[in-house]
Amino acid sequence: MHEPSKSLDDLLNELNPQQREAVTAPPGPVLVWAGPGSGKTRVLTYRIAYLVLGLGVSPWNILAVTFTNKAAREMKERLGPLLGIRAENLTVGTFHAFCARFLRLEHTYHPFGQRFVIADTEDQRRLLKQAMEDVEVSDVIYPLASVHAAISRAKNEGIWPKGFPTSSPRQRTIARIYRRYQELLLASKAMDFDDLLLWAVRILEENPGVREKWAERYQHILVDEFQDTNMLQYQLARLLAQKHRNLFVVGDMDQAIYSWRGADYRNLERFQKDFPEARTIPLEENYRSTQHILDAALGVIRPLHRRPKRLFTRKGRGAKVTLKYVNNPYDEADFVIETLLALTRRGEARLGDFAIMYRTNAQSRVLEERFLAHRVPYHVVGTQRFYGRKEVKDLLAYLRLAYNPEDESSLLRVINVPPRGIGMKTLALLRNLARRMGSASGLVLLELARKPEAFRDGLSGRSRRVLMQFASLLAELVELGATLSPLALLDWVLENIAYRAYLEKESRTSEEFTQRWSNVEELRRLAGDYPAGGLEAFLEDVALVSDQDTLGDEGAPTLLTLHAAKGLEFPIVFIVGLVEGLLPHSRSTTQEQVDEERRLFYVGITRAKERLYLVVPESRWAFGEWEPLKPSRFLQDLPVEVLTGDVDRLFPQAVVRRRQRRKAAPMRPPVYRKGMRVRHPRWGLGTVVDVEDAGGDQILMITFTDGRTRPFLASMAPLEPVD
DNA sequence: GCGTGGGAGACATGT
DNA sequence: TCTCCCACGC
Repeated sequence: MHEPSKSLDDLLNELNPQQREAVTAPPGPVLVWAGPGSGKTRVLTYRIAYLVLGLGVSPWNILAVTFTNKAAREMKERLGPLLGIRAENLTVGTFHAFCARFLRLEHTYHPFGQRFVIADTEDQRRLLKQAMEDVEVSDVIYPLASVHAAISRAKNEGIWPKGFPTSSPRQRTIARIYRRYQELLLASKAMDFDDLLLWAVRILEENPGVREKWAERYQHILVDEFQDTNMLQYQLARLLAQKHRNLFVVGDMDQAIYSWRGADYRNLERFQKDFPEARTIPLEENYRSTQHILDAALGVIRPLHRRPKRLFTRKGRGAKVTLKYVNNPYDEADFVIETLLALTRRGEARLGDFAIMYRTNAQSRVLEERFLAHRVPYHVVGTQRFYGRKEVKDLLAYLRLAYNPEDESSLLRVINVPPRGIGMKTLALLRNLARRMGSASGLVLLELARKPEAFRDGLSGRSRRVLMQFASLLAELVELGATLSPLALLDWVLENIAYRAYLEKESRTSEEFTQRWSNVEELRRLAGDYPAGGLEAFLEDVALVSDQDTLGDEGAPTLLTLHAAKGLEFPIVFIVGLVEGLLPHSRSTTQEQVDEERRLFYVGITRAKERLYLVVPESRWAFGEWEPLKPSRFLQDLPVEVLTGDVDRLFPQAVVRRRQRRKAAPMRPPVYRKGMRVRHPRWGLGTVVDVEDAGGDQILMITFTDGRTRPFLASMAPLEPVD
């Protein structure tokens, strides 16, 4: 237990004028435009410290929403020394984690009960598949992924099954699947990621008493990565902040890279409309990168802007950005590894200083292969690497069943793992029984364990015997789950299902077994962090882990996707696979999607502090032949003067001369001014009545022919000037 | 009635 | 490379 070590004045003196303005802004809505590396986290942290130490706000009344659990943990750690013991009363977490907690506390307002589980992607797919079978829709005509996307999109827009559009046959079909999917989730006492938000918002909207209670609790709300919030997340923040109006949001539209997951840039417009008195503060000094890196980044997003984004650094020009052409992904990996080894040998860097970023997870394979071949350690960021393993999922399914035996997904997953003679036939028997009793399979089994004689008619012979065996295991599991710590429970499971022997038998090689068993040990280590009674917390944390939460191993190079790199920084960054088809990805076809890919590149570049390497493979082995690749179009927008390496490959001399005359890629016109006439695809003709500059962008107020005035962000809104 | 093995297809990003 | 599905054998 420590007391604050710094005074408030000490803290404020550590800030630049823009940061200080944001941190000390009077209560009320605040919008901070934070360029990359501009000290955003520091501003959020110090803002909280300022609220507590400067304005006397109780930490109990503060809610800070971060993008990942890791960010939440770091924020709390940073606030510890500033606020002392009081930091523990803060609420810091992701939207999803907050909603899960909210929904457990307010369980009387929804039908899932207090002990609902969170459906992971696999559960969702499984239930969706079941739903499609139930309503007799073929997954050939309606691919699972597209149905899933449609339902998720609807949920993120706040649309329930009964509000789902029905104007086309396709929509009517998806509406039926959606309805059935929700029924199956409810029957499993499971919520998917979107449901957490959907239900939280619904409860707050429909119950003034609940809303009042929570709004009174959270008098100050701070939201990080505001550009990547979806509509429901914004609604949640708005509902909680409506009363006290102390909503402090931080974001950077140039780092908006999650629209495919429902993130909605219009939240900015919604914010401006709902909180017209909001103060806007840009953070323009970059403390992370050298000028060359920053110029490369600014060049890449220049075409997205009407006027240059302002970002500067005092770190000096630094090394030029290295552009490297290689034959193929193998040479690419070797280039990365050889460069990184050379720098480490010369003592210019340590292995932990490097990050290698790519567009798709599949690209990590060749890299890993070469790292292994060179015997260089590395670390891959991503939940699937660990939480996607069969052994981890199996064991977690047992723990989930202990917590909630109604969890059908988990039951189906482990009822025959290890094999205990329960196949399709026996399973169908059990599920029919459950359907007839209007109960979950797990509950039927518990009943069977308690009163075997009650099932004399429905079950017999072999099926009865094997189900009885599993039922008594389940009964014991549920009983122990209530008292044991997650680790003790996990060990009980391992012991009782002889999982080690099973894994040994399943593994084809002893190396494979060693690897898989080490995953089990890792899971034990994670479970060990939770006390008796901590099963709920453990399962919830595991369900909501983000890729970044799997960061670690600071002594080795980090391999990660560009998406996972958001919010991180590394002294030396390699971005590989900079070719058409990968970046922008071939599936990104519309202008908006390509713009998002461009921002993704920008995010990657701005992670680098000292050095940046951009690597272009010229071919790859695909579908049984070598496929020639074209350099990413985004490379064309790099300022030639910040580049070194294979620059002549990218810019033949003629182009260089032309570029030098022109200096840089053109920006996307126009710059908006008051009085300009514009057209919007939805609202029609309008007039710009107000323009506010915001971090290289413009916030426009536009009055349309319907007489309404609406706010827009110039770079994001689909506006067209009209002569 | 259940387990296993082989073949086919898939791979965007992720809470 | 991994996963899913189907067919076949015990």
